Amino acid sequence: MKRIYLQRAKSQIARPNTIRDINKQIVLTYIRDLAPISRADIARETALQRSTVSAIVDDLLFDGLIEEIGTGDSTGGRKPTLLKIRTGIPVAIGVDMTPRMTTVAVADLAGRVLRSETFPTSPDIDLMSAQIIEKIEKYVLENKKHQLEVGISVPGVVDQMAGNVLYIPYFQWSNWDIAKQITDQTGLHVTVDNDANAIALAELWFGEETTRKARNFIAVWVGEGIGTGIIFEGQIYRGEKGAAGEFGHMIIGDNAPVACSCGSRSCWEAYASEKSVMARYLDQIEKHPSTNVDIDMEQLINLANSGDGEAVQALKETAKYLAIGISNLIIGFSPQAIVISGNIVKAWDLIQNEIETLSERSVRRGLPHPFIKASSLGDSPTLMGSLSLVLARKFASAN
Amino acid sequence: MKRIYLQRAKSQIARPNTIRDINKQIVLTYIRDLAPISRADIARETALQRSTVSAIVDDLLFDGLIEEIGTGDSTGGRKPTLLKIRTGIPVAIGVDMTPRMTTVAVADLAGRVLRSETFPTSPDIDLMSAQIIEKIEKYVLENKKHQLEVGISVPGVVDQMAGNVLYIPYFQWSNWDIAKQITDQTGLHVTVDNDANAIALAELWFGEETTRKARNFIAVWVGEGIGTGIIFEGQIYRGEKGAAGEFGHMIIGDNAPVACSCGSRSCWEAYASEKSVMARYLDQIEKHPSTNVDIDMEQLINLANSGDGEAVQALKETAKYLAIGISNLIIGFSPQAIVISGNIVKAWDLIQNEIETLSERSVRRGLPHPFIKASSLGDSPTLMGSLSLVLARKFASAN
DNA sequence: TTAACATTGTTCGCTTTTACAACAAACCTG
DNA sequence: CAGGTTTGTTGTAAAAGCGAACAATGTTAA
Repeated sequence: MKRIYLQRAKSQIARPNTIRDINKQIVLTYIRDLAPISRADIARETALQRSTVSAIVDDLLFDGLIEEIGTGDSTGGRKPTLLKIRTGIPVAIGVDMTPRMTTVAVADLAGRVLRSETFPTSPDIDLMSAQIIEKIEKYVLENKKHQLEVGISVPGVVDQMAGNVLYIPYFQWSNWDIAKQITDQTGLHVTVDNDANAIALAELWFGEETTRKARNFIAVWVGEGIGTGIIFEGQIYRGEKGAAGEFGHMIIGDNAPVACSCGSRSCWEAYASEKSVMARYLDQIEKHPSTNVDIDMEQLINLANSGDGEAVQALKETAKYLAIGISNLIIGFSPQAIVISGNIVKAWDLIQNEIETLSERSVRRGLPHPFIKASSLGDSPTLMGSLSLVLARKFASAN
Repeated sequence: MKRIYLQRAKSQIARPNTIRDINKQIVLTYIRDLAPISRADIARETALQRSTVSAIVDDLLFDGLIEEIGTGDSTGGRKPTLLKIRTGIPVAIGVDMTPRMTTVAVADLAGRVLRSETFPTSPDIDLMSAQIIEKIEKYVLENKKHQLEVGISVPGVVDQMAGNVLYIPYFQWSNWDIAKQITDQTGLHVTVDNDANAIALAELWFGEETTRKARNFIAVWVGEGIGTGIIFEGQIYRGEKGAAGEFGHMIIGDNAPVACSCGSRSCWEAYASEKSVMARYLDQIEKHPSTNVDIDMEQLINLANSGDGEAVQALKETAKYLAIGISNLIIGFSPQAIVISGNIVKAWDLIQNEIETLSERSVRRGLPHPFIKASSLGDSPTLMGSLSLVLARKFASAN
């Protein structure tokens, strides 16, 4: 009944079923965005025929990607049957590895986390692999009948196509074949990506409406370093071998307060990452001996938010340099939005002004001003990112 | 016989004829790249069926986009009928406006210039419009029976979608509606774009093989200023309102030798454009009073190429900063290639080393090194660009 | 209460397009 | 010159969307 053309084209040839693949995608996106929505409404929105929409909806129901949720209000005729993305059923396992903590979570098609577990990240590469696989296997056992897939976000360089982690600077791991290990042990499909890319994808799937609707935007992830994820025409732009998005190492001067992870004092990362905030703060309190010396980033932000002068100063100074990088990105890309995430956005009120004022310069006469905003993804954007990796694939390969 | 679905979808819905549109595109591209090529070869390359290729080829022959050029050698059976892009017939009028000179040329589908005329660019906006339209009308009269289109490359900011020139810094022209004027006068379709974008497109269509086959690359145009054209997935990336590609105004420091066209001394353009070369040269000869003072960029390059120390020094110093910007682009995009054009590449031997050495830093461990090369487009890459604008459209809208 | 109208979702015949298979044309080789 | 090969064409089946007709299910006004 369902015919599949196996022959693989070298270029991306359109087959008779390509047309359905494309439209299925579009219908699914409308259901995601406008749920609850009826078949007739989808037809109006997409300019597809009602009959065509019905056929596609049948497919999607059969695939278990969407569900009917009763009827809506009549507008003078038969009541519409409302559709939405199928929720409550575990489909995605997200692995979110950060330098300190690692989280493994299960979520449904709407990205709602159903269960999750967190444990300290270990510098022992084999132990980490084992722990991750153990949690995954547990979830697999609990949800045997569901078609689970795994998404992993790591703080490092990833060859997304080959599914290989090339390098993790924080632990200096090279060629970590975690994807292969998981697949070998559990048989599940695994998607790995860099944390900044994962965050960008999470913003596209779970961010604010203006971000979700944007075709082109950049996610800036401020942590120990600075990562950038580029969304171009609604897709992650990875460049050759997935090496794109390392704008953190963009040269913006030559006298940064700390050295970058690459050793240079010229990189944006050296001017505007959390490390640079800390360096500026410590430099300040050396001049004005004060109480606290041994604090971490979160504490510094709390200090700043409660009015500590040195902390505020350090953040504002950093914001200036953050703005320079953002300004460069805006002028080069003219994106619809720049979304910033990381601890630093907890002090958004303190830094927003600096950032917006300084990036004004990059907006050319008569041209549109992109939204510059703090992420709305909460405390673990990378976890949402790891889940998005799976959802993006599930929704894309509704083959 | 040929059914056209007029109804316009809000999103990009696939219709039954969408499939043909896509495949037509692909076949056309193969003919362009591998000409002369037979139907059977195309079928093998694309994994389309021979019968399908035949049908598409008939379409393309009917549209006048390709032509048969006799038969090729047999390999043990019937001789193949060879196909190639139809040449010798004027289809594109390119208008290449630079600060000093403007060229209007007619070319065929292969981008071969059949006739061209050059005249000095005037700061009088109305005179320019009139002169351009006059030349175009002449070509139209000479080629009444052919379906001509116009492509324009201008040194400024363009809203490509609206077909409006927003701003030309060199003459401080705002909202120059040259496209509308041409269309009103001649009825021809007009595509306008920024010079850097035009160059990028020209590299994609007429550049070296490695560039043409690259999906992602960046063209860097060094002139009075610096422009960048971004090719993402085989298409010009324009960003919001066509404002992307202004990496020339990327901040890379704070002590440039000249002010940027935007007034800042922090922009890449202020560090690495022709203006900065001249400034460095003049600064040099002030210290060591020498013969020539009143020279232009071309003369300076000639001096350098014949061994003049100060000129060489000015170029090498500039190359260092050119490399910083290129390095930033590589680290952010991980493109397959960076192609540099402008007068400065005439001294390629002098600057290549500086550029390659310094941009090494941007290549991360184990990642691919992009080609960094001088443009192979000759003296008027922008003219080729203006023609490419038309050809890209012609080949894309083989509706 | 009932008849007229409105909206939703489905069914069916038509068109476009590709795949596949068979075939004719043209050519090579022993 | 007979058999094998390659090329290009023709004819049929399957996939998918369109458009019109229709059934199901509402609302509304007489």
